[in-house]
Amino acid sequence: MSTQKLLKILEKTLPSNPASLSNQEIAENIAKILASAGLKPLQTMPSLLSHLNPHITHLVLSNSHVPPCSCLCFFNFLRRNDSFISEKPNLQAHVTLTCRLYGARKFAEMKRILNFVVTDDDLRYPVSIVVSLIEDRYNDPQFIGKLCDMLMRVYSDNKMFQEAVEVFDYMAMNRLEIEERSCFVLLLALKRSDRMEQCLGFFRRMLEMGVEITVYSMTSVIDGLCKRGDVEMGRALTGEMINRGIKPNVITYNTFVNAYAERQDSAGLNEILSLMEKDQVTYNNATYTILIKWYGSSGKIDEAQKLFEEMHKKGIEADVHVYTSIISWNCRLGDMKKAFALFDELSARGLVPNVHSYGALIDGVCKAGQMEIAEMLVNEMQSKGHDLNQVIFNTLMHGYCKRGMVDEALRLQGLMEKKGLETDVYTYSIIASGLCKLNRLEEAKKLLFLMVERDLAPNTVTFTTMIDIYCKEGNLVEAKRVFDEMEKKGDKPNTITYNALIDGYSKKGKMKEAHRLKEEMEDRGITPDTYTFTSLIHGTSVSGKVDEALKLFDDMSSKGLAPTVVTYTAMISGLSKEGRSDEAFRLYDEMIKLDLMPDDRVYSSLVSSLHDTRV
DNA sequence: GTAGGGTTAG
Repeated sequence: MSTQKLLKILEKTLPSNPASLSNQEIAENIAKILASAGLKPLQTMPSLLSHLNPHITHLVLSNSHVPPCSCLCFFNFLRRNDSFISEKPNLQAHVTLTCRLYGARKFAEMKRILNFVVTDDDLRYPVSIVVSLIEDRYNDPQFIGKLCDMLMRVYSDNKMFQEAVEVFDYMAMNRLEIEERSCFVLLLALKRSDRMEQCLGFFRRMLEMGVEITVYSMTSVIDGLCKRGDVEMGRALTGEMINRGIKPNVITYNTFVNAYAERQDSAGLNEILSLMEKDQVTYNNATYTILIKWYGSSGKIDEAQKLFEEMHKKGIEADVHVYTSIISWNCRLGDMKKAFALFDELSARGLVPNVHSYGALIDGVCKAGQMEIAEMLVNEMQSKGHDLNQVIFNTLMHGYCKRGMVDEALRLQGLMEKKGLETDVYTYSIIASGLCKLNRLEEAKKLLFLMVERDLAPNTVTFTTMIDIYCKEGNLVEAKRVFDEMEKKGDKPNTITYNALIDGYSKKGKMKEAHRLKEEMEDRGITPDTYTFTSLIHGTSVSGKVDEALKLFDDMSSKGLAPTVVTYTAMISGLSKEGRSDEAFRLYDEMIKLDLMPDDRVYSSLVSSLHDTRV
């Protein structure tokens, strides 16, 4: 456009007496400027907009001579420049623009504008107002449909679930066609926010209203139920949906396989697998990933490996998830050589290892105490473009703590914070227990207090670590107090939590209380393990009640729990103290046969037992 | 648009 022409418009826009211009005229002028020269003139001469009011804004935005893109620029400008332009776009302006964008099929932008509508404090109106304002002005059912769909998405994204449901209700009431895809977003958001009751309720409403359900919605709801532990309800829902003609697919089945694996229900798991076979649903990568974990977590690495090979034979190419899973389980079960071989194989097959794959391997070498190799892997990972994240940092810190190098872990924590990565519950628990192991109890406590100060919620692991610290200090009163606090907060104690307390009481010789705790945990369905028995045996044995300790020792074996070096040591030292040297030596032979390495304490006990008998 | 992979306590 020529400068002259533009000046002409500007003259009109800025008359000697602006008040003499009508809204209509001002809007026309702004529109002309926008259409011909864009935003620039308005930006450089904000006085052009000095008479702006909501009506003018609406007129400009709805002017069909102004292309939607220019409308958007204008709108963004008004939103941004609220310092010198008092006219911020109101609800109407948002709606008008939304409509223009719809016409131009600019859906992403449309969604962004609607996001302002539902999140801006100045714009928050009840759903009914928003929708009816739109409907009053634009009576295009297709547009209304699209808009409702987007509103449901935007409300769901912002966790404004009540509002999202209101949009649904509005659509139902006005007999607008409701697509499953719109509802799906809300179902997922509810599931992900742990609102399964609402999720299920909404799914029921969808069915009631005749929304055409597909396997997608069905599977999401089922997954939510399974994750909440309601596998049976999930199965029932599947049955109901089959009756309605919706068939579960491999993902639905995987959801159940995963749920049964998680609750260690092999009968349920096998039942699902045979249903899959009956339905001729073939396993995919996810199925194998879950099954590898299933076998791995029960120590059956050979079975896991067999499955992994089976999938190749069946012509299913393992993806990076499957590789990471099998690498991880080889690491956890101690076969680092195999883990590294698989890691090489992964790359050789043209797959790209990611942070998870490196994470599995790094954890493996960390647990084996090979921190030098861990550092090398980290370097390699970084050179491939994957930066360290929270999990990798935590893994490394755990590795260093395991080797007693807490100060190195603390250095990493500092580095982590400097990199802008958040230290989480894992970080604090790892370092606190590392400090605890070195008897740096004050520091460990301080760290956990700091964690709470930083508004990180302690979990069962954190509480257990705290209990352990107090027990090691001999402060059973505080230990018990933390235990009670944990229960009050709704965090369930587990075997390890009880063990920490029982060990605390046992070491103080308070065996009555220690035994009471063992009974309590059993009553609650929390199974005592080797550690529980070892603590009790130690306490009982050193307090001179060796026969009682021997009874516990037998109890333990009859429960299938293998005594450790520590258990034998406790037993042997108890027997030795009583001068029962024959029995002590018998246990010594037994532990040697079991390939358990006796430490110095065992020998000194045995020696002293001989000494005692001679006296 | 639904499922699956790496980190914590003795």
